[in-house]
Amino acid sequence: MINITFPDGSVRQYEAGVTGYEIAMGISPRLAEQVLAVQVKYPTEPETSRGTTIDLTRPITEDCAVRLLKWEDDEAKKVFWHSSSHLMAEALEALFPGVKFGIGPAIENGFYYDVDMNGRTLTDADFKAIENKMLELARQKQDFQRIEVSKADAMKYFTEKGDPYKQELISELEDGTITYYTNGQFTDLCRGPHLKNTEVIKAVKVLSLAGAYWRGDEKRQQLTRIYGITFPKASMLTEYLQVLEEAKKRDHRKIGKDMELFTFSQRVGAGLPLWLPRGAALRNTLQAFLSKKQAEYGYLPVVTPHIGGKELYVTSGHYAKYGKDSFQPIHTPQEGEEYLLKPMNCPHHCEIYRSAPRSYRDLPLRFAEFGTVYRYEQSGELHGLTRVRSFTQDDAHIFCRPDQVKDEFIRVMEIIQIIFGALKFDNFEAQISLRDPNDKEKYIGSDEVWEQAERAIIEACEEKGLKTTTELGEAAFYGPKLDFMVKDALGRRWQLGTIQVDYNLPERFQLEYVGEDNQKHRPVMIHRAPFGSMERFVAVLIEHTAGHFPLWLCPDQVAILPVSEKYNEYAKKLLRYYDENGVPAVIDERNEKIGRKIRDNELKRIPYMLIVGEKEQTDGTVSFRRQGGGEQGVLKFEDFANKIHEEVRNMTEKY
RNA sequence: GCCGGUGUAGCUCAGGGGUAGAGCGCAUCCUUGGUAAGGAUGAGGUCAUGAGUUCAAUUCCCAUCACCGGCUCCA
Repeated sequence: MINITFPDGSVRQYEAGVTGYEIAMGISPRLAEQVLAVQVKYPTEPETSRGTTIDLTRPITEDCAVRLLKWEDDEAKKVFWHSSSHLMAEALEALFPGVKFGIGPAIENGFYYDVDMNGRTLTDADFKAIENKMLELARQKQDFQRIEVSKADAMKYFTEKGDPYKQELISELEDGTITYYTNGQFTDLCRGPHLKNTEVIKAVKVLSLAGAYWRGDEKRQQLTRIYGITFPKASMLTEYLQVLEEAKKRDHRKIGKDMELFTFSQRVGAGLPLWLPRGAALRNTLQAFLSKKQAEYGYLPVVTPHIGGKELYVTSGHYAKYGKDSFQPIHTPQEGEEYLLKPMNCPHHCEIYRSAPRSYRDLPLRFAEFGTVYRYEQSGELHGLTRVRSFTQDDAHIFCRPDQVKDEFIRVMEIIQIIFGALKFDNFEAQISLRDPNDKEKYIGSDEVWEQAERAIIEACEEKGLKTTTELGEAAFYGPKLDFMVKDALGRRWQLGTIQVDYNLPERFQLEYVGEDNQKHRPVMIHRAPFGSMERFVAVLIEHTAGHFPLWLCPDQVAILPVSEKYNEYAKKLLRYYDENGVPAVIDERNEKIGRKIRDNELKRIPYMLIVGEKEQTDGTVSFRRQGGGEQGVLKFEDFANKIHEEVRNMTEKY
């Protein structure tokens, strides 16, 4: 007999070899229907471990804690989708004999399978057939059978089947650890775990196709990646597709067009955004807000050109590393000089540092610039405002003594927290990127210097109580960094703010300061950008707010709606007054009824609407409504301006 | 850059070998209104670009460009 502990702390005895399914059945048959997998945790496992998810049909032979996993548990969804990928593979094999398989994991939403279609091209016209076949096979109630095999047998099976990808995977596995899972006619090399049976898969959708390099290596075979998602209930699929549709409505590219914030032109070029007046207003407001904070934090604005001589980038090392993979040099017609579009502002700022001898008393020096940079991105990489070829960084470089790194780091984190706080970004992730300890060759700089910088970042995060994840091997080649990541409407993760410690450029540019000891010393450089870039930040801001910006950021804060044309003059007088008093307003003078004007302006996401008719004209007032909130009251038109000012102040000054 | 898809009016989209359509928007007129869609009339398109097949191409084929979903990349 063995002791099984349940999540509520209760302990029950079972025969050794009992399965998760039997345990569930013992509690209630209804539960057994809902349980998809089981999680076991042995007493020897550390406190922090969540245990291991296993098949419902695997025998449990020792004392352990058990969690029965239902659809609501993320681990169960993973199992469900992983099994669905096998089901899809089975369907593909039935429909397209000879297809070869790469890997087919579960992902955050659904699953994919990478396949070699053997020369055949798959298109979305094939989706329906795949879905139908999957449903047909699922209804056959196929059991997933786990089989342990020897390496030799596994190799033999996939050699005979003619699947080189599986052979490659097997060759890297250790004998004695290899398992198959079989469902119906399909057998796959797989560690599991899987569902007990395919019958719980009730709704199936093949979502999209993509090319994907075998093992993520662009030099190797490109496979066809088929994305899909499945659910235990048809209604869940409908709901999921609706959520996807809703998310598309928040897409910054769509809203940016709707709200006339930015556009692109084929003639200007791919990935080169054009900011329209409203977008430029929004962007300027953000920049003004940050500039003010930076002034408070001792930053010194500088301005540098958009190009720099080739030697500048040879010195910085960027030419050697990125020269060929970047926009190519610009040549002067007569002197044969070479210039590069600047891909970053740091080298220019280094030269500013060099423009005068520096004393330890001068440090830290913080040079700030909204610097527009140009980077060649592969054409397939461009994406709305989030991945572009020209963008403006809210850049600054801090030159400080080594002992000031941590303090400066903390001060930068404060600015980032102010920005994110003012904009109500609370669901960001902070990621510390450190060196790959097994591949130190990739990085510039000594061990000592790296360790010092990495420690400074980790300690600074601890002191500010920031929750972080740590990624080894994600550091830049010149130093460790802290990135702030935010998700867009479709759950794609984008890096926004960044702080990077750099020991490399000061070395390359031979930057110096005279210390207390009257000796020359090398400063440390910190790159930082709280927004990251104006483009990407605005994009993510749009998706977070669905275009309903906080009042202080709105390009148009107020729409003035005259009840009839008779009051257009009064409306225009208000418009002039608000213009002169810093309240951005627009007027709707169309020959339409007031109900119509309200409706149209509600849809434009303008926060306040002012209704003006005979009464208001006589009294010098406005009747105002809040977007989405209906009528609010009546105020003298001057008082309304004050109200807006106060509201804006409340939103920005506490930070 | 690679794989798959898309490109028709300002926007959303329908159509299809014989030189184009809807709704919304816009303009003009009627109406002059009180808190989420009043009515009528009208103007807008080299059907992304370039070659090809054809008596005839916006439609079919090819290439290019841009965009969309991924992969790889991201100083």
